[in-house]
Amino acid sequence: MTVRTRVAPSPTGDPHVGSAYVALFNLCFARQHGGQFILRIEDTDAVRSTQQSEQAIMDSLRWLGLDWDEGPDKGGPHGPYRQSERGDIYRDYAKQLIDQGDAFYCFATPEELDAMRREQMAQGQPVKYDGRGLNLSAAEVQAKLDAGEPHVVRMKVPVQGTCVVDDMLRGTIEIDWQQVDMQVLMKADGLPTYHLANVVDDHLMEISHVLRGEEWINSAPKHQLLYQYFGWQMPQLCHLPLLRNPDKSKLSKRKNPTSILYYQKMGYLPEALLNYLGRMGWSMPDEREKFSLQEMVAEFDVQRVSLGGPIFDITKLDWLNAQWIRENLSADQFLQRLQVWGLNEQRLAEALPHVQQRIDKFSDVAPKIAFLFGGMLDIAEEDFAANKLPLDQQVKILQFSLWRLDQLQDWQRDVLFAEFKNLAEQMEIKLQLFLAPVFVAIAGSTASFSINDAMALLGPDMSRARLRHAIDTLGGVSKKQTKKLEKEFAQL
RNA sequence: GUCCCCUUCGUCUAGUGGCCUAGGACACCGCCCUUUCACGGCGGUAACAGGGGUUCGAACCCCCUAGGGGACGCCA
Repeated sequence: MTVRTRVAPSPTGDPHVGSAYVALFNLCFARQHGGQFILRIEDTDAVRSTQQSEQAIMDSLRWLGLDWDEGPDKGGPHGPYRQSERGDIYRDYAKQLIDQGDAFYCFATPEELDAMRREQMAQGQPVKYDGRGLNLSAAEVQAKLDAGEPHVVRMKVPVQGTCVVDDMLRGTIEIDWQQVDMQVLMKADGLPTYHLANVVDDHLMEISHVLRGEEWINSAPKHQLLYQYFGWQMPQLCHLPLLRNPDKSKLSKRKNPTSILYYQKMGYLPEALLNYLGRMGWSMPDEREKFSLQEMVAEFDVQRVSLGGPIFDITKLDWLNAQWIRENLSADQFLQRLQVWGLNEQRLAEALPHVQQRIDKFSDVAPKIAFLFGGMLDIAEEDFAANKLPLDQQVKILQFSLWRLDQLQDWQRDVLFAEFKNLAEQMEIKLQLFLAPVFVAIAGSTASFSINDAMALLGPDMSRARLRHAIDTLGGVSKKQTKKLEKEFAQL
């Protein structure tokens, strides 16, 4: 048995807890059956997949203790795709489908398709490609190809009937072929889409089981069809429930800290975080709450996965982490783990240059840099009230800053400064006034050293979490307000 | 809008037709321990979304409704 998990690095490089969640279940399932657990990192998208973002996700999984096996092709986390010339093998497989008559060239422009979808949506029709590319004669297609017109390759889909997909947990799922789109397999840039790469890789890597997020259910018919076209055996599928925000929507960075790095920085033990993830949608047969990865593997039974989407609510994580700290660490280990976490000379050395000019005596140091080692700050509305701008404007500043920073890929002191300066100018607020609420949010007070340095030291996840915490402290932003602010933000 | 998935305390869950006047854990509240705060111990509040069937019997099986979520990209 060979089980794989695919993880997509995020464009900002934050390794997502959802990836670890799925990886954990794949690993447990594979190990429980004495099989191999393969990690496959997505790399068909150059924006998402940089060397750093791939490294970040691998490091995070290793930190959690989720180790993977080399694939049958020794492809490691990248599989056949990375080994080939970029896209080469996929081009061949796509060509095979075209020759078989199971796929075709499509020359429609994105704008053209956009208009088509809008119309379908307006008419209450299923939104999907209407097959216009199939109307071209072989000669017309050849002429366009010869002329070098940009094109994609799409798979054909049965016009009628029902596709039946098997799911290890949900039994059979029926989806009308009418609902299934003629998915693009090869993009205009010559790279394969996830769907093609996914099927080809899994086949070449001899994958027998795939546990993935529920979000993929609707794509299963396409994948199954591709396996049929190729005449390959399809792996068993299992769709896991999605981790949720407290408002029940799919766990997202905008509403929650989702980066594993954040939980690391907050000072959770990897054992505890993994334990907590293992309690999401799953339970031990004896209902024990605290267990190690080994224990989970020993008792794992995929049938014990419950299908309701669990809310990622850290209150219980806090309790679990406390249990691990109290029960599993000796005094020595406690000290050692704390140093590894961040109470060490290196972190001190990073922080001290910023306070040396601002203190009178050594006893002033700890209070000045304490915020760099803390989690969520103990701030209240009064802390913002001292600033000159009205509170609603301060909330706006914080929200806009947060949105701006969400996009940021390069978390550097100077980049941060440039972003703030730019945003302040666009909002037509003097930088000093503009930064006041940010200071309170990040450092707990306006009396602190450079906010850009502080944020660089804290890192993106903690900084974002604190901005969000500050917004909540000021009463939060309602859905209505959010819409209004989003509009305003877009116009900047 | 179209389709798919899901629905047990506030949260994570046990439960696969009788063991369920629904069990555990977190959180919350109370009491005990204690020079304080924690820890720990004991106790309490709190849930089968609603309606129809099937059955001697339904949290569990079927249907409908409602609610939630997801998918509908030349993203993954």
